[in-house]
Amino acid sequence: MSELEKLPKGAYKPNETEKEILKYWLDNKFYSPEFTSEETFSTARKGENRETYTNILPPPNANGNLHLGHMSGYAYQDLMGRYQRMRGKKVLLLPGKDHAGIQTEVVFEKELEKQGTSKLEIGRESFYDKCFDFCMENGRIAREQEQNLGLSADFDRELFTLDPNIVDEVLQTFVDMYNDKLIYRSKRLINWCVRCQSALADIDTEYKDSETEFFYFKYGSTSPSEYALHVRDTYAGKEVEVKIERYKGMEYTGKDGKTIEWEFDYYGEIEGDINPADGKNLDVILLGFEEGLKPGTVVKGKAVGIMMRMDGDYKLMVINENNKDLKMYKEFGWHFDHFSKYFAGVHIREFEKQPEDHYYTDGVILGTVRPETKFGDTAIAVHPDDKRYEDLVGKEMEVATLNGPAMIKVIADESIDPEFGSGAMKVTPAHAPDDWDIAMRHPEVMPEKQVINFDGKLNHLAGKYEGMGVKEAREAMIPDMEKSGILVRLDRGYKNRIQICERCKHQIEPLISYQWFLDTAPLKAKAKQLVQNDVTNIMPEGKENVYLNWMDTPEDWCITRQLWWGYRVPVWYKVQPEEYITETGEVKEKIGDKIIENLDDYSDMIHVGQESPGEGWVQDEDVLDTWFSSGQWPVVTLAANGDDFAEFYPTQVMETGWDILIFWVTRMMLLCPYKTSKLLGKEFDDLKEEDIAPFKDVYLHGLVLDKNGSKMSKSKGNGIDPFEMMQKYGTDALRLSFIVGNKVGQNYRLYEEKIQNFRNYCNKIWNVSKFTLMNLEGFTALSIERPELPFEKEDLEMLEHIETLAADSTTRMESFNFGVAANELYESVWHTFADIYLEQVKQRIYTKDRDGNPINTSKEAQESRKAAQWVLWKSLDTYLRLLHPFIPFITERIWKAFPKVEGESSTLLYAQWPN
RNA sequence: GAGCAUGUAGCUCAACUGGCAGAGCAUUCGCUUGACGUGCGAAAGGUUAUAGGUUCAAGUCCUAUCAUGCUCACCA
Repeated sequence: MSELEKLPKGAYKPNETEKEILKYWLDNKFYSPEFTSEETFSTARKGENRETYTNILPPPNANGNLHLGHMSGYAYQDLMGRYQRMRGKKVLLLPGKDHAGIQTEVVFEKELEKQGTSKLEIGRESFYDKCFDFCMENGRIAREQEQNLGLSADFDRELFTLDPNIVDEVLQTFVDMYNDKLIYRSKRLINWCVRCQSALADIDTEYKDSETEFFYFKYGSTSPSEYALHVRDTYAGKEVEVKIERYKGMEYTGKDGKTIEWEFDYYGEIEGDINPADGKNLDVILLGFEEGLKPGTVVKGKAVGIMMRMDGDYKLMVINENNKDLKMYKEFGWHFDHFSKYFAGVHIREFEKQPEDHYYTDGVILGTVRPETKFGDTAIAVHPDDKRYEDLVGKEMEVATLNGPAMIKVIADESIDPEFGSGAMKVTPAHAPDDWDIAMRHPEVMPEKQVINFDGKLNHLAGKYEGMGVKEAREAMIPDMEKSGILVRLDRGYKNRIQICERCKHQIEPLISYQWFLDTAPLKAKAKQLVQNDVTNIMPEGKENVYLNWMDTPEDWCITRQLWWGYRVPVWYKVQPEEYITETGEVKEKIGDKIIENLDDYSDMIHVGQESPGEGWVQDEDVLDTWFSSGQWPVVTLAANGDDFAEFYPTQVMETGWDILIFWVTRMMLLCPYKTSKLLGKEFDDLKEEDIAPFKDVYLHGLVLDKNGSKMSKSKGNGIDPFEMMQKYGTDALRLSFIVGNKVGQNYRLYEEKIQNFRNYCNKIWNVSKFTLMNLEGFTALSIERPELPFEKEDLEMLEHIETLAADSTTRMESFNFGVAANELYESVWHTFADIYLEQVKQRIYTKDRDGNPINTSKEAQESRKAAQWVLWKSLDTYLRLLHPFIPFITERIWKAFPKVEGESSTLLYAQWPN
């Protein structure tokens, strides 16, 4: 009799037990799907054909320690795996580690800094090697921690994303996609992180609320316009138009004695109002304004006011009903900014309702938060239906800039919101995503003018601001613009959001650059379909919309990064391409002497393939986006290992945190079907959806929060160290604390008291088991079927309870209701079995009284005792099986000591799940 | 702007397809009963966010509102 066959006295001691049990599992290679047993009741019986169950585990980043989040994921993945093993499946939980491109590069750069060196100092090759070693060491520690958690993954199969086999597969995908014209090199607006010195995909950036200045510029026309003033708007449901011709008609003598002629050309219609000029129903109320009234008061039909610009200043002109003449009412010598708040533009407006300022002059006023990009403006865009600017569309106007006059085109585009600001927007294709999109629709506004360099500083196009950083330049420009009159207004405290680098939190600079892109449209269509057709099922259901929504967002995925850590792009050039900015601000690429004008220009200059085409060719300097490889992880891990792909793909479950649904799950759904079709050598569309979907179910667990519901983080210091908890309360207790009462996709709070409570629970199981085993003395009637014995009412109730419990548990497990399953087990063991049934049978099961005298000696009593014993045995047997996926260590330990029927699996891993 | 989730005892959370609102922690009282004080027994604690509706029956389904959190898009 080995030591393990007895349960030692005293409280449950997890640390020693876990060590023994872990060794037992690892030594016997139970985690391998290839494990088989001779035992009759083992679910891995030799020779039996078993269905596979595969879960490719999300590989943690190999640049740091595992945290609570990883551990909770493992708890779920492992419980599913253990459950499926007990259901008779051939289970593969495949572990891995991720090189985590940019993140690791940032982390390791800091590491080098600590060592007093830098990546530039040690060079690319050495950086790569050292970073590789760094990841290997982290990976080793992580593996140990995973094993200590009881994760029953096949560690012999563990892979790292930069393992040669994996690299081959991933790069081959790049090559295939290039040949299929899904991947292409192109010049586009990209997110540029000035600190990381790399392009980033949209998803690698996030937004931060910010307060900034909002600048209004006057793009006044210097070319003669037909009208001095031209206004359109609606008033009282009617369209109103006023044009005032320049230098014609009426006369006005200004203070300075100068005489200017003016004439009303036309002034609209408002029903019910009389035109004072001719008494007809034709009039316009421009401004309710009358001598003696406060500015801003609307007096309909009584007075007409027009604000106009004369002699470079703004004047208000008024008609009143008694005076048919237009006369100068008042001169406004002060700043536009000041009086515009009273008049809100020149046309009719209900001031209380719409206090927004609108400016109409013979030019255009527009707003921006980034005046420093003004040097890169190539157009002004307005909405096509916006009558205010109708006459300007298609024309080119001369505008004043800080670097002197410049010509600028006016275009009409549907994307412009006429309600926002003045309804006119400056178009800067090189420095704003929307502007780039507009430029793509209006080739006439190209080429771009890129005024910011990759180092984040303004270039030669910025004139005297050249060499300044973005912020610095903005500060410097404000007084200059004010002085020149270009800046007509400046609002502070404007709220917007700035785009920042997800990793280093530096502000993103949208720039134009030549990069490699992946056309996601066809892949997204497929990925969307797979979920819509329920081939892949996302849990919780609510997240399905998030997924579908994302699949509807068009994207040219920039997959190249200007980093050293990762997969080097499998592209070779005759000469390394060189990107530069021309005199006029155009971004161009040169390969040798050849300037790239369009995609075809590349054809004889580059070679796409894993191997160099020969002497003199140089490899692309860039590396691939880490999500490009992670997105293929479920396929390439299996493909990299012999027949695994054929046997274990597609997989059953993807278990991960909901926070990386968009980052990772979506990418896998994009890339895996494509890669699968390549591996099977068939066309994408010729394959059944079931065969290309990388997994059937996506289970997204919630995030672990602290006691107050906030995210755990190193900086807040509110994190719980999972390894300390395992040490203190046992691994099983920690695992339960991730599961019990938690729902899919729901964040949950974790704190020490909770874990402590589950430690208590494990101890309860321990004691219940000790009690049961010590009272099974002389018990030999081992049979799985209920024997003929004089069962009492309490026995039958217990048996019925345990049967219902088992059936319920199965339902819960099948429907991914792990939290409920664990909770019911908790209740049942503690309150039904321990508190009620055990107390009920005590008097029947004891063989001695308190004084040590024999009791229950009659034949009848003995039979009753046997009945109770069988129920105890059966109950504990069932509990151990049902509990095993949740708390593997303690259950396996008790199972060792538990009397089993002939041919029973000696390890609980392969014991049959009660049905 | 679009979408999702959540709101239940003092706190943290359960309640599968509608079917007697439950646990843990905390509180109060009582127990060294031969597995267990990391325990046992008992008590107290609720108009299930609000207002309507459907139903024999609503925490659960429908409508509206409020509050909190999140995601996506836009923000010139």
